[in-house]
Amino acid sequence: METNRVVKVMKALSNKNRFEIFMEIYKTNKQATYEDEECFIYEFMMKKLKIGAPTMSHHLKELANADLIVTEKRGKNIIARINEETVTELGNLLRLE
Amino acid sequence: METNRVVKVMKALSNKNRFEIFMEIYKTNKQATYEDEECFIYEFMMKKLKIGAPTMSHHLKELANADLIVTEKRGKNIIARINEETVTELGNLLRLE
DNA sequence: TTTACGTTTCGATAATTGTCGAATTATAAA
DNA sequence: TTTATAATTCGACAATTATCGAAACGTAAA
Repeated sequence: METNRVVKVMKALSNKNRFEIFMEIYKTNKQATYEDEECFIYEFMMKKLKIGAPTMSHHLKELANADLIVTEKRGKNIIARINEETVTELGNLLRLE
Repeated sequence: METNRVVKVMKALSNKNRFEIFMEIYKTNKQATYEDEECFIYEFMMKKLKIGAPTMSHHLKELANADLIVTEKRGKNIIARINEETVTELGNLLRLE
């Protein structure tokens, strides 16, 4: 993975709220979609984190922009899933042979 | 690894110059010290990165503070080595089973 | 014990980033 | 087709961070 890309991914995970969003997405779905909990992501923000909808939107965009997650609009809601490829790539990089 | 700690590590690696310093330390020594190239770290900065000594000092402190490297004063110079433990821990975390 | 050099600290500044409220867009339900 | 709700965009602001020059510090060599 090229330097600029690694740094971008690290930056995406270097904010606590964003990291928690990422982990929540991971916990709630392992490569699957939210299915019956489609609204989840934004609900999560309202409950656990103290951030508003615009901030949430911003964070999701950053995570998606770093290819850490993939988002999709389903009806009025957003569903998200982890992009395992990026996570694996990053994991390999840290396994500094 | 606890959330605040992960985020701190990510933050330490989320700046390009700092990441390159980290990688250079890794490349030049794998758990060993700089030995005959003790001045290396700061020389590296002068050559490859376009940053001054104060900035370099700051970056090294951040990396050390995140437990990603260990620094040691040897004479007038600073030697650094990777803290494999942290790197491994982070690698494991990304291996989101 | 001076001097020279590598490193750090300090204070300042510019750039980046996290956050918000208000307005806008998109979609689904009434 | 109006209305309600979910999400995004926009503009602004506060907080954080990367960087520097100048000054201070520590150590080794002269």
